[in-house]
Amino acid sequence: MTIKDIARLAGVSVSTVSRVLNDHPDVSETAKEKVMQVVAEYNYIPNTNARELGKTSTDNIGVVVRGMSNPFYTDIITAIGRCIEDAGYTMVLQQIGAGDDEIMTAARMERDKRLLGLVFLGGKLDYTKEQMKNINVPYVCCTFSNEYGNLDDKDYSSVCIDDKQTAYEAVEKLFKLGHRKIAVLLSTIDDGSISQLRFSGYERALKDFGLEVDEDLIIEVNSYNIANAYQEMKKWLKKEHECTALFAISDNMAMGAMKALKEANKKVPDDMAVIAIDGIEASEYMNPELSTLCQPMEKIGKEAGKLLIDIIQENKTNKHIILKTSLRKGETLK
Amino acid sequence: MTIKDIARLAGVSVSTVSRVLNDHPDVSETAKEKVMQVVAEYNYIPNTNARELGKTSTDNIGVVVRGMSNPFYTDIITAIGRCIEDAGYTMVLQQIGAGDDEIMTAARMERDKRLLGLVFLGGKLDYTKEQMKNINVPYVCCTFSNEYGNLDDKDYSSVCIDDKQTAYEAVEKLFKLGHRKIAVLLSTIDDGSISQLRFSGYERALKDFGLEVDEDLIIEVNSYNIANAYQEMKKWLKKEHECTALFAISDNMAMGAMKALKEANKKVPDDMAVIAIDGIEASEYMNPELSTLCQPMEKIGKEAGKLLIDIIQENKTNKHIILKTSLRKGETLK
DNA sequence: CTGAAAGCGCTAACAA
DNA sequence: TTGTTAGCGCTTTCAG
Repeated sequence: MTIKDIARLAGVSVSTVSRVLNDHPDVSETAKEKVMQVVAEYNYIPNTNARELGKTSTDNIGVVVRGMSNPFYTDIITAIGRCIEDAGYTMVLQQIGAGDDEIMTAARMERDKRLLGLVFLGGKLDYTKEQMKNINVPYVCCTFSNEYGNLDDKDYSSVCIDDKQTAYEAVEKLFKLGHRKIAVLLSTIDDGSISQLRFSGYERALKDFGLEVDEDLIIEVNSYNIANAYQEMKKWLKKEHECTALFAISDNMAMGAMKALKEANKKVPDDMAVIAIDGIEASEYMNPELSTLCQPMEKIGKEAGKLLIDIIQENKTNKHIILKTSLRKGETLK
Repeated sequence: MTIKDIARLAGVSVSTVSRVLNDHPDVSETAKEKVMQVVAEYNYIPNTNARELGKTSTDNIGVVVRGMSNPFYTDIITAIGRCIEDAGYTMVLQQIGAGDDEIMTAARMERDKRLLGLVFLGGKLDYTKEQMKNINVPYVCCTFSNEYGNLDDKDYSSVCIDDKQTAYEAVEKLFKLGHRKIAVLLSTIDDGSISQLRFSGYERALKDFGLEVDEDLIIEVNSYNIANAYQEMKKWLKKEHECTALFAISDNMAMGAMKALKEANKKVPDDMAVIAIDGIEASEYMNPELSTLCQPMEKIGKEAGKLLIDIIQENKTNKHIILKTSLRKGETLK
């Protein structure tokens, strides 16, 4: 069943069918009705590929999300989506798995969907100029920036929190509460990802407060996985450590850690205070409720969308927006 | 940059370029190298639409997942994916939001991607023959079946747990532990979804055990949302109810409920035992750890994949597989 | 092993 | 308001 068949069955030309299907104004009511009826009768569905191929222009904006099914991103995506639709554009969402390359995915989308712009959600921090040659439309990095890459600031946009600073504030919070032996739970110290960024905030804070960075208090998980965080924490707890507080670089990892703490009979926050960064919904339902520095999800999405649309529409220049986090008090601090 | 440009730059014909790009065997090493080099030099990326349009056959199997970023499905998807790839097919994954129509999405995919088969993950329970006329390839429903629709069993396949029976077992477990006043936390009693199915298991169990179905013990949330479950539970707890146990139809809802219980100073499991169904990772990290009847995620995915491939390859008939759940002991039972 | 050319199903000038 | 037709960028016969 192709557009030709529909045209024949409706007794009109393919262009008329195309016009009806695309809501063009210059079609008579009679023609429209006839076509619609045939379309309905035969359950005709136009072929997207052919459509996309034939088109000369679109109003598509792509969103590439790294990390399939990461509840962390849902609110951000929703906000971006609303922003894009409100401005009259269409959001083309693509979620990719841990193993996939977001740049190549985006590059392909850009060509296939004739994108006007792109937003990368949760990508890597080390994009290079070389890589980005594949992307020829404006793009904004959302929840991350190019900390470990070599892009020129003027060549891309970003919306994110200040990860180093936020980590610093988390540690500061613990310090002010009287903690002097503060452990850190992270993915990898120097993997060039958010983990490294947040760790460096931890390091700087300790130094500023006159504390030593104690290797025994660095718990490396080598993943952001909750189960792995639990296991590594469990392992770490087997040895005795002089330590009263834990800074987990993400809510998710904190959740794993808290289970390990519970099993080791360490009371939170009495035996061990815990603070994290992110503010995902699940951590709000922990017992005790996790104290964490929340990313302003909705605002991140909104700003990213707005920024990109500004650039697309008015040819504005790239910008780098840094948003503030807010402390969710929770019950893991003392 | 099109295939023509590459052909010209490499000094060969477009068909040779196409052959190289698609790993056809009948190309000389020299030609291959030349093409590859030009492709690399210009960062050429073939247009998917044109590709898909031109192709006469594919090895694509579609997977439509309802519920963006539902961590519940990740393991299932992984298992399906492995199954499909191992059999030499390609998985085409499409996640859709709550508002989208999975049948239309699938129908479009079927045509666009020339699918050989489809798996629906987490869809609705009321597909009709009329609707399914849009789907012309074999498909298997994963984690749900056609309980409230009118499909012929022989026209589709399914892999899921027995929701009624599982709910029955959950209640039975509570009953055997001595509970006689058992509340149920659900989405909507009769929304034609999993919630209704599980509720009917609850009802039947109560009847079998000689207990009354007490309207005061039915907590309707009208969504599967954790925050809403929390709120409704909170509301419900404001009134005094003679009740010692809660059956939540999903882990997620149980998590919301447990926070409400905690805030109402109801100790779990002493004041209120809790059991749920699903077995998602997060509920394992609750405190106390949620007792729940786990769906065999990986097995569900594996069976679904295997089933579909059997049908595609050997023209086998449709089948309906019912998998058993397993109790995760947890700490919310007493 | 290679190239020419005919589609794939649609959109979009251009003419009528 | 409508129809004709030339692409869109690729794959795939079919010759050579």
